[in-house]
Amino acid sequence: MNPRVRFAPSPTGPLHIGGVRTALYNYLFAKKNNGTLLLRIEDTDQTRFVEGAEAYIIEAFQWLGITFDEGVGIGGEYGPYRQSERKALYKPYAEQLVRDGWAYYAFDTPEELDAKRKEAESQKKTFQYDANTRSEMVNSLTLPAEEVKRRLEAGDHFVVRFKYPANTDIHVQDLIRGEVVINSNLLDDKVLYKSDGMPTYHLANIVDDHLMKITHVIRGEEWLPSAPLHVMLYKAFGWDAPQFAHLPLLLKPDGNGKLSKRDGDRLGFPVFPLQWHDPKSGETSSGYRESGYLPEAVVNMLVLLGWNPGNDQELMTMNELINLFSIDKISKAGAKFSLDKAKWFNHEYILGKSAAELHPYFTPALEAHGVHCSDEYVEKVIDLVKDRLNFTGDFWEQACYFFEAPTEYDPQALKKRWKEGTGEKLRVIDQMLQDIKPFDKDKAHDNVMKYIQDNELNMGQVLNSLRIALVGTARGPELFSIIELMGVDEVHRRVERAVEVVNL
RNA sequence: GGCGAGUUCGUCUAGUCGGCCUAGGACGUCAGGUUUUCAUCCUGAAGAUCAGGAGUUCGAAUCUCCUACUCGCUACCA
Repeated sequence: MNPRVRFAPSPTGPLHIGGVRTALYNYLFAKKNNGTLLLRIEDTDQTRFVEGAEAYIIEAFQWLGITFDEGVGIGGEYGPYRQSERKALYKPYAEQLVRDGWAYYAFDTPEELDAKRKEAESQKKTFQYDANTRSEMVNSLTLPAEEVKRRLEAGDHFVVRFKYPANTDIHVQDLIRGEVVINSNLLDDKVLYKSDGMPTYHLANIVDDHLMKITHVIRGEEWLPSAPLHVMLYKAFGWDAPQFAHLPLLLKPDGNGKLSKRDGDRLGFPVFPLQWHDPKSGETSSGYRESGYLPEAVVNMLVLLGWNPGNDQELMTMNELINLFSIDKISKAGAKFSLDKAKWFNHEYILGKSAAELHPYFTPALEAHGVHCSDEYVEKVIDLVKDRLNFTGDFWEQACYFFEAPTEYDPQALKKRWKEGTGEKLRVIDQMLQDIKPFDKDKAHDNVMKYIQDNELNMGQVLNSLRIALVGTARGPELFSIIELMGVDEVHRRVERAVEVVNL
């Protein structure tokens, strides 16, 4: 049977990069095994719904090249794929569990529960709604049947809680961690169905995974503690449970905590795939796309945080990843995100792209500076500067002088490279360049070298002063390539201006 | 507090059933080389007594036990 997996985010904000990795692993697993990946939106918490989050999630995956076979925005025969639209479907399942003795109605108010917890806390204990305490609470196990019926009919607020069997070892088979065992006495009676008529994650998740015929649940480690509940729910319903794989967490670069939105702001790297404007707070969080990352680089960087192909290969295309992916190569320990490594991946992917492929990434910067040059010229510039780029946003800084003459000259460079008589020498060289018709890069190089040698000049001084005149700084690609691309007319203008301005 | 999971260079990791590990690779760092310059690139180096301890064994990063630390969960959130 071909596997069916899902990615099931909650639309409570932008998609966290850890969630992206979870989705990526699901995607690779599905593709590798000829399976199906579906996107389900788990919006059962009406209070945390955030406008635009769902559209953001879909756009982010589009950008990353992670595609879904079924789900929100695509459709499929197991829809709807938004849990809020499946609301009516869950209640009968909750009732079924109550009928079968696997769950019960509880009428305790949040205030009462709070008071219980506070009371326990004051005695340095913790209150847990479980096999020991449920007999003292207000629920269908303690109330007479008529009273329960009366309350339900009167429309009293209630929740449905799972009723763990007493003192039972629950075994969870995890594809990554092996067998995890926990005794039911330690677990509390989780709410399955809320008083607002919505299921909690636990109920909705199990019901939907079953109805959608999910075969493998690949999700974050933060779900491991509730896996026993899920296993028990499958048992209670009499359904076959899917296989579980709990992924290691993505950790912050410093310290050991879970990577959070705040860490990104604090350490200067994105935690989200795309930029996000929070509609409520008005805050903006940076995204990988807007920070100049290539989606292939983000995917490649992310996939290696917790998985490896079993050899030394680090640069892999999506197709290679699909071929190489396997759950048993996923590591158990959390991985720290590294900005340096992310930067390196991006650099590698920029290097691997042609000028024509890179061009669209730089169009916004060119337009912002009012540049109108031929595609051919721009792409020649790209070829010359692309190995100096870590992010697509570095382009303008590295290439601006190809489009605009420098208006200022780096004082440090001038101090070192611009001496008495430099202007005159540059004028001589400029004239030599003008005289080469048609212009020939190699010839220009040879002539200038000859001039330097014949006059016993310092090569570094001469060439760097020319560079400063053309570029504005003592940096950049090979000088004669710059001259060739820029054209001797432009060289002439820049030399004249530099000689004038600097000699003042 | 309770429960669960994790623990190999600064970081990501290799290390399938104990011997080929005097622990390999990558990023980063440092040093050389290339470059008229900067960046790239190339070469090399430093860097983990495999969390600690005890045991099993001829032999353990790899098996067992104990300890420590870290993280996660502990909501009518997911």
